[in-house]
Amino acid sequence: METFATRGYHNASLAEIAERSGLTQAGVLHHFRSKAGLLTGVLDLRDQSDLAQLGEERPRGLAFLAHLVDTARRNAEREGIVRLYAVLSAESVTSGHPAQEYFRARYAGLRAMVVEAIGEAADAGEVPAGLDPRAAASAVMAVMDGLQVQWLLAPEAVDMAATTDLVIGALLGRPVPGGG
Amino acid sequence: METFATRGYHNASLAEIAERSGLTQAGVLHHFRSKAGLLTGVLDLRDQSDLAQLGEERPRGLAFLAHLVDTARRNAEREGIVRLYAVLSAESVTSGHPAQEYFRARYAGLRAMVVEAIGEAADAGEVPAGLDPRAAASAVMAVMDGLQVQWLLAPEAVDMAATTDLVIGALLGRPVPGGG
DNA sequence: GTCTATATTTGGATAGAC
DNA sequence: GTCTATCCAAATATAGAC
Repeated sequence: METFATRGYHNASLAEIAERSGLTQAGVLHHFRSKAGLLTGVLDLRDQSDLAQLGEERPRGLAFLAHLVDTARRNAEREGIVRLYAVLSAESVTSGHPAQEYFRARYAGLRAMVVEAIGEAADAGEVPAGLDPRAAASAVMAVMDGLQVQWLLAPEAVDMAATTDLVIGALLGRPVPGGG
Repeated sequence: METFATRGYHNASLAEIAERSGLTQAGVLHHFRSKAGLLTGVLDLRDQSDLAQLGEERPRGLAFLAHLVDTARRNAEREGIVRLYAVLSAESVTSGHPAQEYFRARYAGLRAMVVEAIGEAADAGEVPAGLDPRAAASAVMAVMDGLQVQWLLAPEAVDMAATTDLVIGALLGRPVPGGG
């Protein structure tokens, strides 16, 4: 994980991964049939410990959106994870990238969850009437992703949690804090 | 540009770039002292034809934010450019990446421009009183960047211009279209 | 300014011993 | 399950002819 996060997929070498694992390069390839297989293994492992694992027991409605802000807050303490996903998700759009299908599915699944949560909030009358749930869902996800890149390049210039909260609040028509 | 956009920096090869340029690999390196030099050359060239070139003659206040929406709209017709920046900006956060300083400066400059535009709009009374200009600026940039990755992976699932407009409008307190 | 030729390094992957 | 040894391909970069 750390090597893919720090180097990206293509610039990561099995030699470095092996060294950090206390193995030889051949030893690593005994457990994964290829470098691409290792990457998907890393991504599958990661999946077991975060958002995608929420599944059917996720918070509902506004609580889910609040959970996204919490995730952004926790992410500020987990630079490695943030870097891994920020680098690999963008790299995955290059031709023939082994994680392309993974991220396509991840975004589709995540978008569906956010759309559903917004729909739940709308049913409870907590969302402006004309809001397009799909556009809003894409927007929330995009803000979180985009903030990560900015934050990785200049951590002191960006507050991921506060900014995510600002956008979600604005989309929901929440009055600006301290403002009119 | 096309090769770096399609492959990313590390996975792009001078051989491919040379072939697409009608040169040999040595011929390419006659004009650029290294692969890294070629990348910065591409980025500098690109800069002459878009946002960063706006400089002091940019639109002011809300007109600048409207210009960002226009940029998102035009980007939907320029997949190559979108891919180039989406891939390289994220890749640039990896250690030792040759475009890291370029993107750090680009984001800082862009953020300053958006902050200024929001300040102008605020002076004109067109912005909610409590809005944090720096957070809002980061948010707008982040939305645009994040949407690009989603759009590259699933173009039919994302409307970059409409979603950018949605977020800007929400931050400015504009009523939702068709809504209450 | 472009080429051929080549140096040099590094990459992923495989075979087979232990 | 881990190793050594090796293969083969590809990479960037340089030297020097034309």
